[in-house]
Amino acid sequence: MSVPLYQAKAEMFRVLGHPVRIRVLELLQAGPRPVRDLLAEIDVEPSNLSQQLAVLRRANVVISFRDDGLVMYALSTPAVADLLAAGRRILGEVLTDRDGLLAELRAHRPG
Amino acid sequence: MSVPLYQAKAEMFRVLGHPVRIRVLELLQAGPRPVRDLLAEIDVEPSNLSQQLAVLRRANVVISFRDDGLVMYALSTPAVADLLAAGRRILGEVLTDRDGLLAELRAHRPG
DNA sequence: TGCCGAGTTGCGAAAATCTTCAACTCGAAC
DNA sequence: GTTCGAGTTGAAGATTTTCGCAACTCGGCA
Repeated sequence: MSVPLYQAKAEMFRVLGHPVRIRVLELLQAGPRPVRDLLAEIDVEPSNLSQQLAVLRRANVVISFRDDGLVMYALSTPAVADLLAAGRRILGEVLTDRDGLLAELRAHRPG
Repeated sequence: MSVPLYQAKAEMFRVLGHPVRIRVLELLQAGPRPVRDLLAEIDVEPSNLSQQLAVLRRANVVISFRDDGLVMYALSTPAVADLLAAGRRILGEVLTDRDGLLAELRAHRPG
């Protein structure tokens, strides 16, 4: 691999780091959906949604195919849903803890 | 919450979307570390590292404290390690699959 | 062939992010 | 109090991302 692993990983996360892209992925967790549906639920201009979808496609996070005249999108792998779940969990912990960890860590030092 | 949930989630991922920040977090998975160590392993200027650490701090992804004259950093919660692990797994799947999913999805449609 | 709806792409301006340099703060030792 | 090492912060320039508009492509149908 010509790209360092940590850089590829950073890129993966960066791709998820956008509100519209997150919403798309969350909607796709329930299964494949046509662009039309995404557009109806996300409140963004068609061209903008298309650009965000392109970002997700280039990163191989989603795939697209045509079905019955509509362009459909789907998660490229269920692991994407796992990542979203992990993000959701962290968000919960991070928003509640905020302190108490610091004191605990201080206490643990071998001094 | 004044900030929509999907936006907070996007922000969480965006924070991880930087090579230096990813490397920091991976190093911190093994336990708290002084800035000095991070600096030795990451090949970035001190001020730059400090800025990236500040980003992680503001997002409550890491915490910092002083120990024996050195500033230490640590993951704010073990869940951060889970998120990194999920990212690692996706990266593997995404880099290998790339196709085969499309055909499968086509076959599943109810037509 | 020509048209229409569904999506996509190119482009330019605005906004956010990244990186470096210099200046600054803080704690420890003298 | 002064000095030194460790780390942080502020600011400016360069790079990247974002977003809306307009133009374009593609498939289906008259």
